[in-house]
Amino acid sequence: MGIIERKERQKESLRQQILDASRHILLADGYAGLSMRRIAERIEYSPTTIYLYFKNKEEILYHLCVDALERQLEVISAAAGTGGSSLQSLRAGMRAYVDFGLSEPDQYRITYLADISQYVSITSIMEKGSAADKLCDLMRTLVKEVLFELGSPLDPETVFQTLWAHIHGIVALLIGSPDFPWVDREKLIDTSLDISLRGLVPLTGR
Amino acid sequence: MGIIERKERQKESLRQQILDASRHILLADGYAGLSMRRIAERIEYSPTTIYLYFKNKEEILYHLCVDALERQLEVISAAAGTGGSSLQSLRAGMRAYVDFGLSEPDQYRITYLADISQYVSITSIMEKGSAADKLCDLMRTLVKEVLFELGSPLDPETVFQTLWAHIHGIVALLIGSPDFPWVDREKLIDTSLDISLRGLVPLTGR
DNA sequence: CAAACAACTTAACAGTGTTAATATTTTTAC
DNA sequence: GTAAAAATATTAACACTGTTAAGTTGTTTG
Repeated sequence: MGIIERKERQKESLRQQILDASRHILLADGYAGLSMRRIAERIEYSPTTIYLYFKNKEEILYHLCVDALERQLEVISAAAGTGGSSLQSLRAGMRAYVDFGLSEPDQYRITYLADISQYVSITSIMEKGSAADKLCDLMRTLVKEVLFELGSPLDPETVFQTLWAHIHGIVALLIGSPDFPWVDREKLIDTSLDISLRGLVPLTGR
Repeated sequence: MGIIERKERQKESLRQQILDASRHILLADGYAGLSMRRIAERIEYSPTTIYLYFKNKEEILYHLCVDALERQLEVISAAAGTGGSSLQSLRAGMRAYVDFGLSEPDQYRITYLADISQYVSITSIMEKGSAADKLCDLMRTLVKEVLFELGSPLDPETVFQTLWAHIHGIVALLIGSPDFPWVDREKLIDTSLDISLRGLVPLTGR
């Protein structure tokens, strides 16, 4: 029965084409330029055809997010795994997070900033075994190791969420207000990581 | 010539009504519910009348931002001015920033997160003497004092922007992903401020 | 009193996401 | 092989969106 498999492949192919077209438009014209009709135009199908492959626009955005999170997981775990102390690993991971966000601002927008999170439940993005879940676990592990080595009494989960918020803040602010008179970007990111990580060292300890 | 003054007042009044209606809709139905037609409906005028008072929707959003920034400046400077050390003042100010953002999430969205910043130039919001400008200066001053007392060699502007990013990150993340399994909100905010501010203390110093 | 001006509305344009109904093609069953 | 069934794709339409052009009032001015 190779025929129905070919059909399956063709169906999957068009599905993939839709996602590719969406990604392309997002990259080329930003989130504002991403409409169902423009996607349809690009894949050379009628707009309503898309609805045979995706429930609605949000489901497309959802898959773009999942896709981006998978790439982000790769980049970050690669960065965190380049030897060195656990603190160096954590720092490298955080740095990779920021770089990834700044390299694809519109993608970062729909993943972490857009209203989508109000419709597409975050629980489906965060489901066990997903890239997002693994990403959180990776960060949690790194944080746990660092806190252990420092002999810190801080709660790892709280620290993880705090550090996440801090690097998210850097990305979100730089993306959201590109015209603000920021200090040198490199210096800002470095200082932010310095402060966040130095803040983990207990005052009594040193 | 009291007549033309009355006219002037009436015109200004309708202008204010439009802003009030917008603010009300924003608070009641969120950013997604804020449309020109809904504003018009609320003030009981035709939608196009609004364009006689504001250039476009973005100009309305701009004024909402300015308005919010003025309130934010008040709240934060009040919090920062409640005695104590400069570090306590800075912390109180940062805490007030977070609380303000969380208390009006949709307002915070359009001020710091929405795409508006791409159309309404940030330079007009940040112009000399504006609330936003004063807000930055207030934070800068607080940071400068703290760094001086700590004998820190860090650049005040860089530290200011870093701390801003950190508290922005907390607000943006909590607002953007309310369904994420956050630790206790109070604990998260406290820990974040702890880490950010502790990170200012030079390692050699203590 | 006529002309100018101001305030406001109706109608329309070009978009948006989405649904219902319809057409076309392909697969299945007799 | 042909008829019914199913899958695939399209056209037309709905209810929105921000915004503009044209037209309608009412008021002020020369």
